[in-house]
Amino acid sequence: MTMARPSDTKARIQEVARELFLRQGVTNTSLRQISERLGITKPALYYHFDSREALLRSVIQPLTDDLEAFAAARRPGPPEDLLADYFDLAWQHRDVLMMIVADLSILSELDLVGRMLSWRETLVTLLIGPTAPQRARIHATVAVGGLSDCIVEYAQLPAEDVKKAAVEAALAALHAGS
Amino acid sequence: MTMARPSDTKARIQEVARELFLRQGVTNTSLRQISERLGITKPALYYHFDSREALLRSVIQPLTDDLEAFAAARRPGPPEDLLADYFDLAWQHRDVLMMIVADLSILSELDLVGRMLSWRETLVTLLIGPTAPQRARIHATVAVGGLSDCIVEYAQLPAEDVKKAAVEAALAALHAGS
DNA sequence: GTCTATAAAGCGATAGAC
DNA sequence: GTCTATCGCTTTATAGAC
Repeated sequence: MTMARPSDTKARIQEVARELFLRQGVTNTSLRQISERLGITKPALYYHFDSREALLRSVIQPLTDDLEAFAAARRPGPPEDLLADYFDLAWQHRDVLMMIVADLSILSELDLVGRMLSWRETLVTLLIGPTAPQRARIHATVAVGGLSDCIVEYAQLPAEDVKKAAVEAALAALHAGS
Repeated sequence: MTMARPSDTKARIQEVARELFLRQGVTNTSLRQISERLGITKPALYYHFDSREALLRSVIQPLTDDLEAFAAARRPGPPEDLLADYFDLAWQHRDVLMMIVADLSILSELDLVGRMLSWRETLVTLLIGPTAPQRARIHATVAVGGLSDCIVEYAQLPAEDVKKAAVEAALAALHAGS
């Protein structure tokens, strides 16, 4: 039978996929599991997505789109603003972010390694400038890496509490010994 | 034909496995690939290891053993000593560490999630004490998380350079705003 | 200790009916 | 839009010869 709003199924597939990808890893989640959870059969998925990879890509896209926009639009400014805005972006997409962190091999699978490194590079350059010495780069890595870890580790806590403490610690790491 | 030192093969299997696990991910590495690289057949692996999981476990064990010993033997002390010693331990096992970070799903596969969280908990408690408020815990997470990120990101650089800058940034994060 | 051969299962994907 | 049926492939693992 035909559903009232056909494209609802597509969104429900993405929902279930995101949940299973997050809970048990992308590599360990099969199309059969996704379809069974939805009460449909595996081939039915192929009406909505060309391939398993296309489904995965569509789940990640909201994050990559926002990262792309962030890296493109950002101008140098106070580090605390940069770190705070980056925190907000990452916090908003923390589910997808945890999904990726738990299974980094999907980045190479989707040819996203280069873009990810480039975004991180952009953020670090905005924080410490293009000519900073290696020591400052390492400080920035502790700052950005530690901030990201907090998003994954404290995903269940109130955003504002985590943000305040994490950003102030990241700022301190950034300016360590100066 | 029989080899001169039979148990050499076991060590060579572990070497090749560690290299392939690191380069292309644990989940994406099959026993067929490992055996082909060694010039033997897949069933031959089963003479040396009971299962694929046993092989993976044996590759990770040097790290888990050292972490266990670290958590068991450590007493509270200056944070900079704790962070420096933790850096040394992690740096020594950075290959296996990168392997795990690239594919965190193996932690649950090997039922290691609980132990990993427990080690991290031990380290954080050694750093800030058992009764510290949430804000201090988040600072410690930035410190420990950022430090770990540096080991993975700067694995190719001289250990002493990375250690000095990473530990001083982690220390600053730990004491942020105090 | 290593081989050939094979079992048993799961995967992504497609064909074609309805 | 969803179904049944199936193809082609890969995986872990075992049996038994040498």
